[in-house]
Amino acid sequence: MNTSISASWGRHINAIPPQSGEAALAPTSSFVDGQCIYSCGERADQVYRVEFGAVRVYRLLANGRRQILAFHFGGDWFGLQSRDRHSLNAEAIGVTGVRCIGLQEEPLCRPALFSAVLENFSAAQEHQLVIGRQSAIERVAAFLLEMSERSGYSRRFELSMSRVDVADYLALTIETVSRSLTKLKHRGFIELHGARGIELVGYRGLQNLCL
Amino acid sequence: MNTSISASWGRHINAIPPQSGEAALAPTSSFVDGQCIYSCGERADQVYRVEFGAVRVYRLLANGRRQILAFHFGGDWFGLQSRDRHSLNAEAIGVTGVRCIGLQEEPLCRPALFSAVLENFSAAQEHQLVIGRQSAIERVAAFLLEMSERSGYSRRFELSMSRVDVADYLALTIETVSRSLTKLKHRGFIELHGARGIELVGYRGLQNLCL
DNA sequence: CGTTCGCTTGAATGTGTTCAAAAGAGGTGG
DNA sequence: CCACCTCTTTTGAACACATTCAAGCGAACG
Repeated sequence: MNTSISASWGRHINAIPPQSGEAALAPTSSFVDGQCIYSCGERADQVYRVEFGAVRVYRLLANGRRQILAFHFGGDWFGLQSRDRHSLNAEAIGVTGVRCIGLQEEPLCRPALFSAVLENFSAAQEHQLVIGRQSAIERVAAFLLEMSERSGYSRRFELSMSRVDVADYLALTIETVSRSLTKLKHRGFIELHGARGIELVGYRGLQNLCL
Repeated sequence: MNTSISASWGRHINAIPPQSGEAALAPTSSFVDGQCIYSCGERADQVYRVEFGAVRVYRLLANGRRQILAFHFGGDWFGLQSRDRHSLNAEAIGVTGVRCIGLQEEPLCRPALFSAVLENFSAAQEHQLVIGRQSAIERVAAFLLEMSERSGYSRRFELSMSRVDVADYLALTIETVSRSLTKLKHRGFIELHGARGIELVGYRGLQNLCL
C-alpha cells in the first residue's frame, strides 16, 4: 500500500485518544503505512515528533508529479510552517508513531523548536544542493549516505521507503534510481540485499562521489 | 565584476565602523558588488538583515559547480545556521547595505528571528519543488514571478542579478536560461528590455506554467 | 499454482548541456 | 561623438544524460 498518491487515507484513523496528565499535553498517535498525518490546506496548529517509524513530507504538482521534501525518523520534529495553514502533506511510512504538540500549549519560541526548525532548514538546503547540482548516481549515493547516517552510521541497513519514494525525494524516476543502484553495485560501492537491504562497501568511495 | 567565483573579495573591505548608541548594537556595513559577507567555515555568530541592495547565498561543489540557495532583498534576514559555523557563502549583488546583529546580544529565540527562519525555510522548500520537478521554462517563469513578487508585484522590474546567478539559482546553465526567456517572449508572456529589464505581459499565463 | 505488486532491464526519445560563434551592451579614449 | 574594446547575452549544432514506454523478473500472497 505504498503507491498511495491517489489512494490516500483519511486522517487519524488509528489515532490513540489523549490520556490524562502528561499524555494530554503530548498525545501519541499511531499511523499505518501511507496514512495521512496532515495535508495541504489544513490548519497548522500542531507540531509533530516522530516516535517510531518514518514520515514523508511532500507536495503534489498539477501535472501529477510529486516531490518529497523530507523524510523524518525517530526523534525528528516536523510540521512547522511559516503560515497558519499547511502547504505540504505528511504521510506515515510503515507503522509510525507520532507525538503531536499543540502550538498554543507550546511557546512557539522554545529553544527546542527553534533548533528543530534550523535543523529542518539545514536539511532542506543540503537537499537543494543534491537535486540541483548532482547527477543521478551522485544523488543516489548521497541518499544512501544520508540514510546510513540517519541509522547511526551503520554500514548495513534497511530502507524504510520504496523506490517511488526514493525517486520522488531525489527528483528522479524509479528507473533511474534502480539503474544508479545497479551501477553503484557494479562499481563495488554497495551490496544489495533484496529490494530494501543496503550494504555500503566503499564508504569513502561514495563520499567522494558526492563532492 | 560579477563572475566572482574565482576572483572573490575579502571580507568587510568597506565595512562602516559601528557608531555609538543604537548603531553599536546593529551596525550597518556596506558592500560592493561581489564582495563576500561571510563564507563557508567562518564562525556564525551574527545574523544579517538586508537594508538595501541584494545578497546571494550559495555553495560551491568540488566539480566547480555553484548552487545559489537563496537571494535576499531589503528587509530579509539571513545567515542563520543550525551549527556554529557557516556552511554557506554570502555575497553582495551590487552595492548592498547589511545590518549585522551579534547573536550574543540578541536572544536566539526572539519571535522576529523565529519567523525569519521559518520564512527562509519555507522559501527553501518552495525552491526545492521548482528545481526538483519543473522544466527549464517553468523554472524561469517561476523565477520571474518570484522576482516580481519581491518587488511588490510590479509588472515591470529590473533583475538585480546576472544570468549566471539566475542559472545557478535555478540549477540550469546560462544558455538554457537565455533560451527559456526567449521562448517566454515568443509565447507572449514577457517582454525583455535590455539584459536586465523584465516586463510581465501575461501574468496569468506565467502562473499557469508553474503549476 | 497463479496473480499481483514492486523492482529491474532494455531501446528509443527528448530535454538540457556543452562547445563554439555571433550579437548586444556598456565603458574608455581618441 | 564615434570607434574600439571587453564582457554579457544570445543563438546554433552536436552530444550526453535522464525519461519514457515496454517487457521481463522475482517475491509475497491468496
